[in-house]
Amino acid sequence: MKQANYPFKQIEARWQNIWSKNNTFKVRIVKNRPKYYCLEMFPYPSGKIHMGHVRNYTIGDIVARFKKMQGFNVLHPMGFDSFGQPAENAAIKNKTHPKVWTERCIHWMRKELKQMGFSYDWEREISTHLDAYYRWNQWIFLKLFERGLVYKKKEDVNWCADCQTTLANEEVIEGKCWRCKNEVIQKELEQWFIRITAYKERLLEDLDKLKDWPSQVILMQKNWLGRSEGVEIYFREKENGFRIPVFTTRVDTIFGATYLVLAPEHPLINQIIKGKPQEKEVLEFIERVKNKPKSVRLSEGLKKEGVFSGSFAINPVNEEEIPIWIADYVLMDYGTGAIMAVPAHDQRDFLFAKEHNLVIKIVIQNPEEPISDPSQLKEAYEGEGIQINSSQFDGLNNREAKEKIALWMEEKGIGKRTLYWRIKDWLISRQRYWGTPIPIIYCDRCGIVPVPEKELPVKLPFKVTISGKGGSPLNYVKSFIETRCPKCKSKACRETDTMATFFDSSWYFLRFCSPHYQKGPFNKKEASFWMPVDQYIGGIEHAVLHLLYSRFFTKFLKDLGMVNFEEPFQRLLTQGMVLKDGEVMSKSRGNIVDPDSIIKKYGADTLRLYILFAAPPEVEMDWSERGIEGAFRFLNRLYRLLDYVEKNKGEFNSELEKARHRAIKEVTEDIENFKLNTAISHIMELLNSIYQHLDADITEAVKTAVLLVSVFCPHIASEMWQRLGFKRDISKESWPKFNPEVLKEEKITYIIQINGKLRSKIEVDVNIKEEELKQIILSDPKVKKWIQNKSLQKFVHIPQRLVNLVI
RNA sequence: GGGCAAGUGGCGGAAUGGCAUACGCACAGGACUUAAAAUCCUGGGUCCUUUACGGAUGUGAGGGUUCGACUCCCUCCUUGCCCACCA
Repeated sequence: MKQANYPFKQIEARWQNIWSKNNTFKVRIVKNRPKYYCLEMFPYPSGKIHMGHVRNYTIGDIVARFKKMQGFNVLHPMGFDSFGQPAENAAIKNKTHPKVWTERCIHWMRKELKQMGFSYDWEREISTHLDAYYRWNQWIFLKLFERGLVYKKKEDVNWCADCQTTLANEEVIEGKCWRCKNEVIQKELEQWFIRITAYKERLLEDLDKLKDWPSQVILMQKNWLGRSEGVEIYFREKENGFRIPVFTTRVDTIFGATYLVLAPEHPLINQIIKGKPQEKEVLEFIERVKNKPKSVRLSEGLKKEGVFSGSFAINPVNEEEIPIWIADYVLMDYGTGAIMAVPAHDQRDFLFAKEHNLVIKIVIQNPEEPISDPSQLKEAYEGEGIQINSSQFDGLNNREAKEKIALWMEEKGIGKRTLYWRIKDWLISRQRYWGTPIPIIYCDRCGIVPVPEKELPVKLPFKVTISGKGGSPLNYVKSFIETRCPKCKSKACRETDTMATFFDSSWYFLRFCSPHYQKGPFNKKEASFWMPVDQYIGGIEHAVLHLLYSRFFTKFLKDLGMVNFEEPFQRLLTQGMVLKDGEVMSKSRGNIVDPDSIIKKYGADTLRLYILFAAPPEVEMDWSERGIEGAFRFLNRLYRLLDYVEKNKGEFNSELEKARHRAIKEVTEDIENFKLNTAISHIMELLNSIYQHLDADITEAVKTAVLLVSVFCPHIASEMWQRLGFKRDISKESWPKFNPEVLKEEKITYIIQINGKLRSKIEVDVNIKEEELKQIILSDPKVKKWIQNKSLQKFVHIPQRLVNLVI
């Protein structure tokens, strides 16, 4: 087996060397050519690339190389998202410094990426942990601050005790920390927030412009923004007349409200329970609920806990007296923290009412099965229907009633149409060391003072003790904290929290346009040339987090006059995960396939080819050792053609020429549509065809195959290209074009169906007339046999394709 | 609970409403070889039929639209993913 394999090791090393020496992939702008910015999500430098990276970056590399050969000016950069907690954790564990650890990781990762043969312009590499980069984080922060878009407030925030830091809402998944899966608790802290909510409308509206984004991502962002239209209704507490606003999207059910529910954290509770016999019970309940972790609250499902407050409220539409309850299924941080409960038409309210024996009142009649006795209800009816028990609105369709009731309530001043959003402001301060220092100074006299622009960067000090405990490590660095107030020059101290790393990655795609620019975060001219990113590629896990923040930053920078577009990423591809035996590859499962070992065994070209061939880019793929052998075999088969070309003395063969043009056509179209797996299969077909015609002149076909393969497997293609006698680097050649004339057939095979079933095939002239065709078909022995004495009822003719006889 | 996606040979997967299973893997047979490996070629959904020829059947299940459905519509089942006490 050994002697038959092509020498991938030498070939790959040799070409990587040449590319690096010649700076082959440096961006060199050719005038009058269109631009194309191809970007893959830059990695966190963990030290080793994994199969997810390989897949992500290979897809991007195909696109970048393809566009370059098609004559575009292509920007295809790479860098490292190098701030973040893992560096700190690793530092504690290995008794090293985060900077040392991170830079070592970057070194290894860069090496591995180069081994894959990706066509990055390495002169444009960026790392976010360098002050040349993060000073512009600080600059953008100051701009946000100037415009009132960043502020500090004391609030209950998400806190991960394991990571010893706060978390943004986007980083809390099912009540747990997205990184360490530890239980997230609420802690009252003074923290920095970015007013992303000021952009919520634009973030929502512009989603419609993103025609080339996966609909799933659009939907996830829509859900996250969570715009909901409804009515705020003002209930009154009976004894003291406290106003209790509730928010509902179902104002049509207002006449069916039979109790009110307040969130346990609701500020009015203390006042309405004062002196009531229930006071003690309520306080105990609240205490108990508070200590219950959110994930436990969620896992209890629909079983709702709650207590009666002892007070009553007046429903403003009919002056009905209804009890006020307190229950943990109502959340303080959504809507008004209070709801009107309509058990007949809301399933959660229904279950709660059944459990606590509360009144149920039907106000919308289900047209399918009208029930008027609430005790007959088995579940809440949440569908559409006709209003009943709703005073002057009886008889209306509930959809109509919704409008009318809202208007009527507004007239009477007992309610107001309102919009509620789910998205909250973005908490960005972290009590960790390895991040961008927040450029703020606290002065006893002047209060919160931003660091003046000309004093940037506020450098992250190197000397620090990281214990993982006791809050921000910078708190203990005296030389960092102690400073002077920029305004009054008296002694002052610096903010010791650092920025969440999602801040860093929210604008890095702009930095790549002018990575060494020193007068601003990016050169406006360069950015307006390259941006927006034409093709962005990355994992679906960033559907909300990174992609939402980046969209927000872009809109903010547009308002600053820094960029001239609203959306950063024109086209988005979310690639599927790489699995092993149907499971995610992970350390804990011990099923990780290391790209490095595959490169050693088969070479990077084989790995690139296989990872694209095994499945379409956007779906998950299962890793298979057998599959990779197949890809390796293909490359050997390709390489072997060199021998045949040298000996080649055959003549032109039109079949092979046709196969060649067909391959160009199919591969080009498939790459354009991201059908990379079938693009490869068409190259395989061309190869099969070449092997069928080894005695003919195969030179042109082999050249074409090498050109087509070059975007997938650049090393072997470069080597073969050179051995075929070409001096120029294959990546600088033009993408081959096909001639439609060659693909035109003179004869065509018609499919003959009888009653929709395939019965025969005939070969006829392309330009055959329908009458003639019909004659030929009807005299076909197989067709005759089927028709026999039955009569022909219909003759369906699809030109150039098929005929269906209905008998 | 809501939403989205998907379900096709032994496996990964392919098919603008028009030859279902391209391409690859695995398998079987042949050529080459002393032999094996490698390589090249050939074969194949399933069932019936002695083989060929041929026929029936076949894309999760059931129905519909159509001359014709993997593809479009309806109902259901299964799996995966995302969101979620969101009022």
